[in-house]
Amino acid sequence: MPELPEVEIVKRGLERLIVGRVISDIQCLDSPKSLPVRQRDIETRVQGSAVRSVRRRAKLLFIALSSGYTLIIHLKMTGQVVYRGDHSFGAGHPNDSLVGSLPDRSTRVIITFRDGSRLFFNDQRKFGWIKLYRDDEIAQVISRLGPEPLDDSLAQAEFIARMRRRSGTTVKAALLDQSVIAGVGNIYADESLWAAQIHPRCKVREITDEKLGNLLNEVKHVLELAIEKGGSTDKNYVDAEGRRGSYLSFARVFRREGQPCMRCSAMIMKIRVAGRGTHVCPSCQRAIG
DNA sequence: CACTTGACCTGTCCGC
DNA sequence: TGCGGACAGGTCAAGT
Repeated sequence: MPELPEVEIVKRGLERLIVGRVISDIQCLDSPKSLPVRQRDIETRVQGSAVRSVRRRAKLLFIALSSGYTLIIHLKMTGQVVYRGDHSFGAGHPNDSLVGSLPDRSTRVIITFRDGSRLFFNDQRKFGWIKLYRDDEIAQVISRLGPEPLDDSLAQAEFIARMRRRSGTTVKAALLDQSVIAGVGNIYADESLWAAQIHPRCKVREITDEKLGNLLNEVKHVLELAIEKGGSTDKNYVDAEGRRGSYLSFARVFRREGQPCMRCSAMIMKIRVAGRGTHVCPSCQRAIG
């Protein structure tokens, strides 16, 4: 579930909470996937190094260390990265928090800082991961990603050209393709397509340049609104302090099947497109763009 | 090659 | 109440 807005919120929180702190220990509690076997010596490589910066690219989180290494985190569907300072263990966390005392049974990795505060990586479904890379390996990791949708330097023409590379597939599959545009997932794909009045099953080749250009604008608007609302929390997602996001109460199609369309009052339907549950207004999102 | 489907996991919900 | 199965969705390997 964490898509671009959720990862961006976590990044902003971590930037404020952990930059400058020195790592004293990193523990992997379970799941070799969270810390791959080839990185068994990860502890010696991060111990004693300071957090230099926290960045985001697509749905990836980068924690750059003073040692010349960077921890890269992917939250996949149910990942959480939650920081707890000295005085917030156990009960007594903020009342809008979704997580209780930590570690809990979904905790996979604990990073302890020299000042005693800790960073918890939780992941109920174990799809997410944390890996340590040398700084000079990072370019390779992100080499296949498309442009950031919120980057002002992304021209409409480039977005259209990239979408056209997937002209034979559905517009929803193209939007979800991280090499076309980076950071859009299932929730914001549905929301953006509703806003642009494009049916998710529409083939890219059937859509005019004008409609595709408009789609990029709607992707930007949706992502910006989602960031403003702290992201979407369905079951698991929380920010770096354990707080939920509120975007879903502003969503216009996602999880609104059976309810009236906010634009034309027709009933929102749930269908399957690109192998995903997909929410659409069959009346005002026409099949042909 | 272009595109689609299944696997990876676990918690939850629904029907019998 | 218990149990099997479907479902949730990001990504990549495998299949068509």
